[in-house]
Amino acid sequence: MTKRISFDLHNIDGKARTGVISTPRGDIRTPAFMPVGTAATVKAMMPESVAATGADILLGNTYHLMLRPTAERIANLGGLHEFMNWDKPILTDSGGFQVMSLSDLRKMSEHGVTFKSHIDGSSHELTPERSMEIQKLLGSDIVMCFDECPALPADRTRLTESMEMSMRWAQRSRDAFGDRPGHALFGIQQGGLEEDLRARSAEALRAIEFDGYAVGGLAVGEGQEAMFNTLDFAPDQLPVDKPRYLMGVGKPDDIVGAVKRGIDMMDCVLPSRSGRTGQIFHRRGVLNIKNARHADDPRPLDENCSCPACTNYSRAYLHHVFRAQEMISGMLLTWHNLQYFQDIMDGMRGAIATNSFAAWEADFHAGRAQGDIEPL
RNA sequence: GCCGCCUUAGCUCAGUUGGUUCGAUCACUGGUUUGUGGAACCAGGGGUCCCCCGUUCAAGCCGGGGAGGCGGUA
Repeated sequence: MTKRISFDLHNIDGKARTGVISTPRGDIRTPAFMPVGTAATVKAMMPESVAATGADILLGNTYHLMLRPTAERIANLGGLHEFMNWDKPILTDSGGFQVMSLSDLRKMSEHGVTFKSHIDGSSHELTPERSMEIQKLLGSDIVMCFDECPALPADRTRLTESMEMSMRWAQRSRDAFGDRPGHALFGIQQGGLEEDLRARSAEALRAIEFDGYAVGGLAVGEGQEAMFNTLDFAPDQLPVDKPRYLMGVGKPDDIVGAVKRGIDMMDCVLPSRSGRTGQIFHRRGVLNIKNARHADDPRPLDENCSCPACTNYSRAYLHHVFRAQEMISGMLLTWHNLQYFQDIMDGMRGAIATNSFAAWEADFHAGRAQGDIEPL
């Protein structure tokens, strides 16, 4: 019998938590950052390179994979892990986010959402039941409920109705998912920035019972202060003994602030997308490799970073290959950003384990407070 | 030598019947990116319209002369 996915909390420092999610495909050390591999690839990265950065788990995407190459084709080819050559855990988004981001191509109802494909205009339907089916076909280890993620700002009536429908969809997702040892189903809390709506959402999810709980509907336009204000209460409304996953976050300081407030898992496109577009995250802040000041700079991006971009190449070279639009640019810069994000996670896990998160956080902010990246 | 075409931003080129401040691509200088519709997007700087003379209320545009380039031809 396949063992069930479990979460062992090792230590709590303030509100920050560290532990391990055990799955048949390997352990996920928390707090965990999940690189995003939307279309069965973390763009510009080989899977073994993603693993080398320290990532224990990837995020894959129901909406994109159902359109191309289709979930059925991936299932026939042995599932997403086999297909993309990644044997560690995969969490799949349910398509809920695309309910928001593709808003001009969709029609919504209580039953579900009808989309027009952004690829060829063909019509497709996503419902809680279909989303569960697709994520099962993909072989996802951690399946997300199908929800609606409203863009902020949104008025209270809209947030309430949306949250209540997402909770009905959560029950339908739970029912459709069934009992699948070795695979987990996470519920998604909604309710915008409203404490009482978040509480009602959490209550509904706890009644259904999930293997983990996500804080959804944040990082969608509200800004960091509003997000942190919400994270001051939202994670506390969720069960202590299950993983808490903040969806779609974020920048390095967003991630640190979220962990501080009791979040265990996060994902974000930022390190990979920014890597492709020349924005580099770094212990001293952010730098844009396309800026002219790097053209003659023989130094590495960060002499303390272990990634190939930092150990083997100069800023001048990275500047050159970015401007020349050479493919190695996206590869090296993505690798660096993912390495930096994973280094942050590793630092936080170590600090929480030794009850020194506050000191670690002070160092993190002190490094960034040095402002300009130069001179090292 | 003669004939034709061309000369407008750093490059390659648009520019209507003569009528506000001559535009675009790339390049350049910056910025943005949060459960990827994204190797994307946004903004900015940059002009002796080859030169001179003329016509006109008004010339990148029309006329004359000159310079430079490309092609053809003897």
